[in-house]
Amino acid sequence: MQLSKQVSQSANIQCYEQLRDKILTGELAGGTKLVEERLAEDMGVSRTPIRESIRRLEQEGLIKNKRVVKPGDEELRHIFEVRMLLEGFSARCAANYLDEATMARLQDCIDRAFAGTYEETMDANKSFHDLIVEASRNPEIVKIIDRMQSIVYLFRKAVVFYKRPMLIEEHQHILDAIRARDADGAERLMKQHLQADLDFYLHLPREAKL
Amino acid sequence: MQLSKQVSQSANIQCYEQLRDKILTGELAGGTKLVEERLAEDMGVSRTPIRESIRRLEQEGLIKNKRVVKPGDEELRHIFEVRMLLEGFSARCAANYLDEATMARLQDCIDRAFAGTYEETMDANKSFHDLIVEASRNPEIVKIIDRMQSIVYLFRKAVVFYKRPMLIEEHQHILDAIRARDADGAERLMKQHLQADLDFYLHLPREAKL
DNA sequence: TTTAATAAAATTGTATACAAAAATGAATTT
DNA sequence: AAATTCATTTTTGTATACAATTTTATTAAA
Repeated sequence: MQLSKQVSQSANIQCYEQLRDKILTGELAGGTKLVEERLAEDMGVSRTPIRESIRRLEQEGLIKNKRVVKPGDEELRHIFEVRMLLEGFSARCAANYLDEATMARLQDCIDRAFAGTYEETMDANKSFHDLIVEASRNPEIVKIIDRMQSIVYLFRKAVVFYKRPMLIEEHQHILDAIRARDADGAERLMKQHLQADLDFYLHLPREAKL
Repeated sequence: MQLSKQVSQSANIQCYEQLRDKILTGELAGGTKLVEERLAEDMGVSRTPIRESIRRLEQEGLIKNKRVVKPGDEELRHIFEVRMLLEGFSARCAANYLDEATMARLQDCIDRAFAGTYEETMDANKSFHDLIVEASRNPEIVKIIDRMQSIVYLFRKAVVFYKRPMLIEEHQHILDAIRARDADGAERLMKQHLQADLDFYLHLPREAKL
């Protein structure tokens, strides 16, 4: 039995994560043209794992024909339309099926979001949504939401940083509806919540976006 | 997505299409383990374009850790849950916004499905759904549906081949609701239609599936 | 100055070689 | 026989070389 943790995963995955993070943190600004050879040199690997990373990030919508995507308002609107449908449905499922233990974990996300630092709040909010999506018990839905996660992350950062009012309270309302087994309410509140998120972001001054 | 498209330029895309078609036609049966080198030799290319094709087909759910996926009933149920949400929404949008010209094209799909051969009917039915999905005017939704297309194709083949009753009539009902600008009706009918498709398939004898 | 044509450079696509890892199978022990 | 070890083979991951293509720069013509 081996006790040592695998420190170095495959170059492939390392490149993917590194590249993704560079985009998410803004180190690679929107519009930047990605050149495989250059990235390979930067990360000390060959072009092969870089290519696969780029392909994957293209799938996720973070790269579009070799350029870092800076999602515009239109694209965000489209993504949120999908989120409202899928996460709304998931909230409904949660109200119908969710066990007490998971509800407690949802409450914990809310509490941590209230109490924590900026990063902790972002984390807790993400976990809240993830738990509800998983409540759909539909791996296809989980996969789709997961693919959009990178772009949503960029978005969430701005929304938390500029402290949208009532964000965490809305999470509480959703959980309350789930606890009350109010499926219609849970779905409606989740959709409203996402709509409010989007509206808040869209009204941010241009320089605050992404 | 259609089988045996016109010959494409890059080996990459050619491999992808060839491989996908081999899976869809059953030439590569579900469960088959795909070995890059062997496929490369078969298709007369190197492993490089093969790898990229496999990665893409993994994204589409047609390959899962190097094996051809034979989607089971559970997976189909999950996919149809997503389709009901997204295509239901699209039908709603169509009822709200769709122009006369596109409605005429939808009618044409229905007429062609009634009159045509087995292949023509499949094509027409696919076009009907595609047109409605596009009516959502949401590229994200189009992309998601498109990714699931390969698996849905396998499915559709069985449903048309075993002549599900009322299938085309249901398309007509949906179009009627769209024409009447009845958004709720259009969404409801679309969801029912997809549910009926799924139910029909799930009740097929085992040897008829896929 | 603008446009067209084309050469040069940069970049991506593909093939191939080699290394790492995983799977297979035979020999050994229990 | 079942499990364990270890060597062998197969398969995948990565690097590198080269070909094809695209982009950019340059020059010549309008």
